[in-house]
Amino acid sequence: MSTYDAIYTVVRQIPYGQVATYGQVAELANLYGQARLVGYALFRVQSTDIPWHRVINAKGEISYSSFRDGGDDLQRSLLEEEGIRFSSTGRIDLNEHRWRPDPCAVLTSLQAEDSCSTQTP
DNA sequence: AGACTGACGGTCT
DNA sequence: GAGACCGCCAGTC
Repeated sequence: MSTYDAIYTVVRQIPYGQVATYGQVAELANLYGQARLVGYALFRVQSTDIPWHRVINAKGEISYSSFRDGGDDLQRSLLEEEGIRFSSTGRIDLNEHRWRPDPCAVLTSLQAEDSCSTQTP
């Protein structure tokens, strides 16, 4: 599994109505501190198979990409459709909408060590 | 092989 | 809160 595959897998775990930051995704993909890679990975793929719009930066803001038609506007619309509210400054309240992933579930999806499920009750 | 290019995060003014 | 710096990796030419 390549580095990017792990990123895509994690992003796909983000549930409807919730968002995750690049740093968060990076950490879950075993790439703590390499939030950039997450952004680069999504930039290259921009696949419809991935809920890329649920990934935002640490400030709760939407990252804008010039090549996309109304990139930030589209992403914002998609998020609002999911019930995510934006503050007056155009930022998302992370305390309210941040995804709280289940470490074991993520690891399983990554086909990583099942160290956390060996004791499954 | 070397240089360039990209959706960022954390820390320090 | 906002802006400036630095670190960091994969893909393409």
